[in-house]
Amino acid sequence: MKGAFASVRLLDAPLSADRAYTYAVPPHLLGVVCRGLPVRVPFGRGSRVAAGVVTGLSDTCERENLKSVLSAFDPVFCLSEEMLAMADFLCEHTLCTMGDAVRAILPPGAVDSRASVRCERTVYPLLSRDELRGICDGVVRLRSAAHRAVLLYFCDDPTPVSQRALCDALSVTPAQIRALVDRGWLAYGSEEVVRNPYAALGRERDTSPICLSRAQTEAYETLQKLQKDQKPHAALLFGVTGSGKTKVFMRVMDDVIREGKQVILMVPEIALTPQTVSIFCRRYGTRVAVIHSALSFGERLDAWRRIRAGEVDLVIGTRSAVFAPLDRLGLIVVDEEHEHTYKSESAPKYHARDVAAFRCGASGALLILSSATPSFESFYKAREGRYTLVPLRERYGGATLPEVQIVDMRTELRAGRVSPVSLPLFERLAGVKERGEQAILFLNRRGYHTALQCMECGEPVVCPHCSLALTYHAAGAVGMRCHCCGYRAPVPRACPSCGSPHLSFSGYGTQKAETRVQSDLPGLRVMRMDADTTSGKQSYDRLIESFRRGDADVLLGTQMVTKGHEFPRVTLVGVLLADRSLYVNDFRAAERTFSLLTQVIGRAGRSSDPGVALIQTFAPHNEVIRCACTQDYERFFDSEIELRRETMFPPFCDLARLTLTAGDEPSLFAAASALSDAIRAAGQGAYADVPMTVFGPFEAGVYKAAEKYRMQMIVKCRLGRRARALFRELLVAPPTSAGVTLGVDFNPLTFS
DNA sequence: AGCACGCCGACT
DNA sequence: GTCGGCGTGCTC
Repeated sequence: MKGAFASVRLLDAPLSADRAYTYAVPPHLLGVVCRGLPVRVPFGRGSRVAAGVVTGLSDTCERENLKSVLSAFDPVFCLSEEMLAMADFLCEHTLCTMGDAVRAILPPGAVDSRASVRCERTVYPLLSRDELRGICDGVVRLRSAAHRAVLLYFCDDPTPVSQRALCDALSVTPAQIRALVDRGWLAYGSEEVVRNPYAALGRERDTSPICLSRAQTEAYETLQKLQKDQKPHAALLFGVTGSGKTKVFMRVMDDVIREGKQVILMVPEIALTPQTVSIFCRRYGTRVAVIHSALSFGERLDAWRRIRAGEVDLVIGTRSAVFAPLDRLGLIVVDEEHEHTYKSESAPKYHARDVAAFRCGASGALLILSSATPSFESFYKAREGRYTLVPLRERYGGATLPEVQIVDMRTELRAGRVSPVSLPLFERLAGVKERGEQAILFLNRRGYHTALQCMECGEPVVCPHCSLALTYHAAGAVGMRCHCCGYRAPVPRACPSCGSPHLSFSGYGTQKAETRVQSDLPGLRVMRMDADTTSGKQSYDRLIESFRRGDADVLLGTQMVTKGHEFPRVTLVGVLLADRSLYVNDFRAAERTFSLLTQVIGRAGRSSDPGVALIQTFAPHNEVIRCACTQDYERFFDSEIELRRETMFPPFCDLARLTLTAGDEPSLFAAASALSDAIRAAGQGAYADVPMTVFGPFEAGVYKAAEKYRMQMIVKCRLGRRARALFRELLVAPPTSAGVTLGVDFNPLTFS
C-alpha cells in the first residue's frame, strides 16, 4: 500500500481555508496520483467538486472517514518540484492563495474543476487580404455590419483567432460567423492543431557569429565566467542606450543553449514586436516559444505544451514567461528590468524580477538584468555587491549623444507665450521640415492628478514627511494631500521655498497640448500616438511603420514614442514639459522621469547625425533633468539615493499597502479604524520585534470608483518572515465587518 | 468562497 | 403554529 493518502491544497479556497486537506487515494488512482498532480476532490458539507493539487503522499493517516480523490487532471499539468517551489514562493511573498499561485504557473484553463481539456474553436480566413477587402468594399453585397466587421478584422490580421475572443471583441454572434464560414470565406479550426504563429519567422536562418566591440567583449567575458560557474549568480548589465546590450546577452544565450541548457528572455510588452522576435527566431529556428498577453488561450496552451515537451530552448515573453515549464534552465534575462510592467497588478501580485531571482537561485541558473536606467532596487544591490555590476559605457559604433538644450518655460511665460511649443522648439521644427527630416514630440502625460508648482523658482509644494509632491484635491475636502502618508494641508498662497505668490497647477496648459501643438504647427504633418490611437491589435505597429516611411513629419505621443524603435530620419526630439512626470505624488517620480527623459533623448542621434533634443521645463536647474540631459545615471543615482535614505524609502525599507474597499462609507470607516487598531496593537504586542512605521488610514488617491469606496494604510518595514506573517494574519482573519474587503500589496509601484 | 446550522419576525 | 432573514463557523 504505497501512497494511500494524499495531502491536497485546494485551488478555489479563500486564504482562510487554504491549507492541506487529507484524502484517501482510491485503488484505481494508486500509482497515478503523485506530488504536484492537479486532482478533483469532494469538498465541504455538500461535497461539491473542487480542484486541488497533491502536495504529499503517505501510507498512514490518523483521521477516519476521509473522503476520496475523485479523479486526476491531465498529467501533463503535473507540477514539477521546481514549479511547486515557485508556487510556495508566490504564496509566501505575495500572500496569495495556492490557487492564485498555481493558476499563474499553469496555462489558462488547465485546472478548471469541470473539464480537463478546454475545447476551443478557432476561426481563420480562407481568402487573401485583398479578396477580403474587395468583399468589404462592396464587390459582393454584404447584408450585415457584423459580417463586414469580421472580414475587416481578418484584413488586418489573418491569423487564426478563437471564436469566443472574436465574438467578444467585435460584438458579433457565433451564428454570424457561421454564415461567413458557410459562404466559404472563413473556416473553423480547433486547438488540436499546434499553432506556432512565429514559425514563419524562423525559416531564414541566421548563423552568423555575433561580432562584439572591445567593451562588449569585456562585458561578455564577465558574464561568461559567471555562467560557467555552476552556482547561481545575478548580474546587472548596465549600459547606455545604444551600447549594444542585446548583442552581449545573445552571446551568453548562445553559450547556454550550446551546452544543452535553456533560456528565458523577458521583455516588456511594448518591445515584443515581430522584429524583435524574428531576430531570435532566425538564430534559434523553431526551438523558440513566444508568450504574451495577446495570445489566445489555445495559443498559450500550445506554447506551454511545446515547452513542457522539451521542444524549446528559448522562451521569449512578458512577465508570465518567468513561469515557463523548462527543466534545464541555464539563464534568465530580464531586459529593460526597470519597467513597471514586470510587477503584476492582480493576484498573485508578484514582481517577475523577484521570481526570476528565486528561480535562478533554485536551479543554479544565471540571472542577467539589463537596463540603461536600472531600478534603484537593482542598482543598489549591485553597489552592495549582491549583484555583479557589468558596465557597458561606450556607445556602440562610435555613435554620439545628441546635443541637448534645456528650454526655460518660465522665460516663455514671462514673454507672454502660452503655447506648449516654445519659440526655440518651434524654430527647430521648421528647420527639420525644411531638410526633409523628422521629429518626435514627447508628452509625458502622467495621470490625472495635479501638483502645485512655483512659476518663479520651479519648485513643487511637497509633503513635510515624505518630500513627495502633494496632490491637489478638488472633490470632498479641498486641499493638498500626500498619497503616501495621508498628510493634508490647505492650498498655500505663496511658494514655501521662495515666497513667490505665483503658484500654478502643474500641467500648466498641457490639458489641450495635443490640439494646441497641431494648431500651432500648421505646416507640419503631425501623427498622434497614445493609448487612444493605438487601441487596435496591430495599430501600434502600423503607426510606427507609417511614421518610419515618412507619412508624417512629427510623431507626437506619450510613453510609447520613447520605447526602442529606430527612426533613422529623426534628428529632433522635443519634450513638451519635463516637469509633468516629475511632480507626481510618488516616491519613484524622479526615477521614472529620469528613465523616460534618458530614453527619449536617446531617440535622437542614433544615425550618423547626432541630432538635437530640446527639453522644455519650468525647473531648468532640477538635478533630475540635468542628469538626464547628460545621460549621467550614476550621478543621478548618487543624489537620489541620499534622498531615499533620508526619507526612508525603498531600497532602504519595504512598503506594504493595505487597501480597504467597501460599498458604504460607515462600514469602511469602522473597518479602517479597526484595521489601524489591529496593526498598531500587533506592532506593540506580538510583533513588537518587527520595526515599522504605520501611516493612515487615509483615503486612497481614487477614493470612489465603481460604486466602491477605498481607504488605505501604508506600512514601512523590512518585509522579512515575521512581517509577512503579520500581514498574513491580518489577511486570514481581517478585523473588518462583512462587505468590507482587505487587500495587501507588497512594494506597489503606483500610488494613485 | 459555499453551505450548513441556528435563533428571531410576518404569514397561512 | 411555520417560512425564512442572513450571522457564525467549518470544510479532510
